Amino acid sequence: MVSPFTQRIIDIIRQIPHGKITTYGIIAEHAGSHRGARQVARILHSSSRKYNLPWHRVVNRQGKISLPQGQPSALQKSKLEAEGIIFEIDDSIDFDTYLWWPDTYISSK
DNA sequence: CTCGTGACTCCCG
DNA sequence: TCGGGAGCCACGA
Repeated sequence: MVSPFTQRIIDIIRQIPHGKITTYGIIAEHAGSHRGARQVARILHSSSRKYNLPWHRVVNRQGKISLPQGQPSALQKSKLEAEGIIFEIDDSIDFDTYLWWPDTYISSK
Protein backbone atom coordinates (compact mmCIF):
# COMPACT_ATOMS: atom_id res chain seq x y z
CA MET A 1 0.00 0.00 0.00
CA VAL A 2 1.34 3.37 -0.96
CA SER A 3 0.10 6.91 -1.02
CA PRO A 4 -2.00 8.11 -3.97
CA PHE A 5 0.81 10.29 -5.18
CA THR A 6 3.25 7.46 -5.17
CA GLN A 7 0.81 5.20 -6.95
CA ARG A 8 0.13 7.82 -9.58
CA ILE A 9 3.79 8.43 -10.14
CA ILE A 10 4.50 4.75 -10.44
CA ASP A 11 1.63 4.46 -12.87
CA ILE A 12 2.96 7.25 -15.04
CA ILE A 13 6.51 5.96 -15.05
CA ARG A 14 5.27 2.60 -16.21
CA GLN A 15 3.54 4.25 -19.14
CA ILE A 16 6.65 5.84 -20.54
CA PRO A 17 7.13 4.31 -23.97
CA HIS A 18 10.34 2.57 -24.89
CA GLY A 19 12.78 5.04 -26.34
CA LYS A 20 11.08 8.07 -24.84
CA ILE A 21 11.80 10.23 -21.80
CA THR A 22 9.95 12.68 -19.59
CA THR A 23 10.81 15.04 -16.78
CA TYR A 24 10.27 15.15 -13.04
CA GLY A 25 8.22 18.29 -13.40
CA ILE A 26 5.81 16.73 -15.87
CA ILE A 27 5.32 13.72 -13.68
CA ALA A 28 4.83 15.94 -10.66
CA GLU A 29 2.14 17.88 -12.46
CA HIS A 30 0.30 14.74 -13.38
CA ALA A 31 0.65 13.48 -9.87
CA GLY A 32 -1.10 16.61 -8.70
CA SER A 33 1.76 18.74 -7.45
CA HIS A 34 3.30 21.14 -9.91
CA ARG A 35 6.23 21.71 -7.63
CA GLY A 36 6.57 18.23 -6.32
CA ALA A 37 9.45 17.33 -8.57
CA ARG A 38 11.58 16.51 -5.57
CA GLN A 39 9.04 14.11 -4.29
CA VAL A 40 8.87 12.51 -7.68
CA ALA A 41 12.59 12.05 -7.62
CA ARG A 42 12.55 10.64 -4.14
CA ILE A 43 9.65 8.34 -4.84
CA LEU A 44 11.13 7.29 -8.11
CA HIS A 45 14.37 6.38 -6.46
CA SER A 46 12.69 4.62 -3.64
CA SER A 47 10.12 2.85 -5.74
CA SER A 48 12.42 1.84 -8.52
CA ARG A 49 14.03 -0.53 -6.07
CA LYS A 50 10.71 -2.08 -5.15
CA TYR A 51 8.78 -1.89 -8.39
CA ASN A 52 11.65 -2.08 -10.83
CA LEU A 53 10.66 1.08 -12.65
CA PRO A 54 12.44 2.47 -15.75
CA TRP A 55 13.94 5.33 -13.76
CA HIS A 56 16.45 5.97 -16.50
CA ARG A 57 13.68 7.42 -18.67
CA VAL A 58 13.27 10.36 -16.32
CA VAL A 59 15.50 13.40 -16.63
CA ASN A 60 15.45 16.97 -15.38
CA ARG A 61 13.95 20.06 -17.00
CA GLN A 62 17.04 20.60 -19.11
CA GLY A 63 16.77 17.21 -20.70
CA LYS A 64 19.86 16.15 -18.89
CA ILE A 65 20.67 13.41 -16.44
CA SER A 66 20.38 14.67 -12.90
CA LEU A 67 22.76 12.25 -11.34
CA PRO A 68 26.25 13.49 -10.57
CA GLN A 69 28.76 12.72 -13.24
CA GLY A 70 30.31 9.32 -12.88
CA GLN A 71 29.09 5.77 -12.84
CA PRO A 72 25.40 6.49 -12.08
CA SER A 73 24.91 8.99 -14.87
CA ALA A 74 26.93 6.87 -17.24
CA LEU A 75 24.65 3.96 -16.49
CA GLN A 76 21.54 5.96 -17.20
CA LYS A 77 23.00 7.35 -20.38
CA SER A 78 23.92 3.91 -21.64
CA LYS A 79 20.46 2.60 -20.84
CA LEU A 80 18.87 5.39 -22.84
CA GLU A 81 21.25 4.97 -25.73
CA ALA A 82 20.37 1.30 -25.71
CA GLU A 83 16.79 2.36 -26.40
CA GLY A 84 17.85 4.41 -29.38
CA ILE A 85 18.02 7.81 -27.77
CA ILE A 86 20.70 10.07 -29.18
CA PHE A 87 22.33 12.61 -26.88
CA GLU A 88 23.31 16.09 -27.98
CA ILE A 89 26.85 17.32 -27.79
CA ASP A 90 26.26 18.65 -24.30
CA ASP A 91 24.73 15.36 -23.17
CA SER A 92 21.20 16.73 -23.22
CA ILE A 93 18.25 14.99 -24.85
CA ASP A 94 16.25 16.67 -27.61
CA PHE A 95 12.73 17.20 -26.27
CA ASP A 96 11.27 17.72 -29.73
CA THR A 97 12.29 14.21 -30.57
CA TYR A 98 12.12 12.24 -27.34
CA LEU A 99 9.94 14.02 -24.82
CA TRP A 100 6.89 12.00 -23.88
CA TRP A 101 3.85 13.51 -22.24
CA PRO A 102 1.49 11.35 -20.24
CA ASP A 103 -1.74 10.92 -22.18
CA THR A 104 -3.65 9.93 -19.08
CA TYR A 105 -7.02 11.50 -18.75
CA ILE A 106 -5.48 14.96 -18.70
CA SER A 107 -6.73 16.82 -21.74
CA SER A 108 -7.67 19.68 -19.46
CA LYS A 109 -4.87 21.42 -21.28
C1' DC B 1 5.12 10.44 16.12
C1' DT B 2 9.31 13.60 14.81
C1' DC B 3 13.31 14.71 12.02
C1' DG B 4 16.63 14.81 8.27
C1' DT B 5 17.15 14.28 3.53
C1' DG B 6 16.64 14.98 -1.35
C1' DA B 7 17.31 11.54 -9.19
C1' DC B 8 13.87 19.15 -8.82
C1' DT B 9 12.21 23.62 -10.22
C1' DC B 10 11.03 28.36 -10.05
C1' DC B 11 12.06 33.13 -8.85
C1' DC B 12 14.90 37.03 -7.99
C1' DG B 13 19.26 39.74 -7.96
C1' DT C 1 24.74 33.45 -17.34
C1' DC C 2 24.93 32.09 -12.63
C1' DG C 3 24.10 31.59 -7.59
C1' DG C 4 21.23 31.65 -3.61
C1' DG C 5 16.72 30.98 -1.41
C1' DA C 6 12.26 29.02 -1.09
C1' DG C 7 8.60 25.75 -2.01
C1' DC C 8 6.94 21.05 -1.91
C1' DC C 9 6.22 16.67 0.76
C1' DA C 10 7.03 11.31 0.76
C1' DC C 11 10.20 8.11 2.61
C1' DG C 12 13.21 5.86 6.00
C1' DA C 13 15.36 5.77 10.50
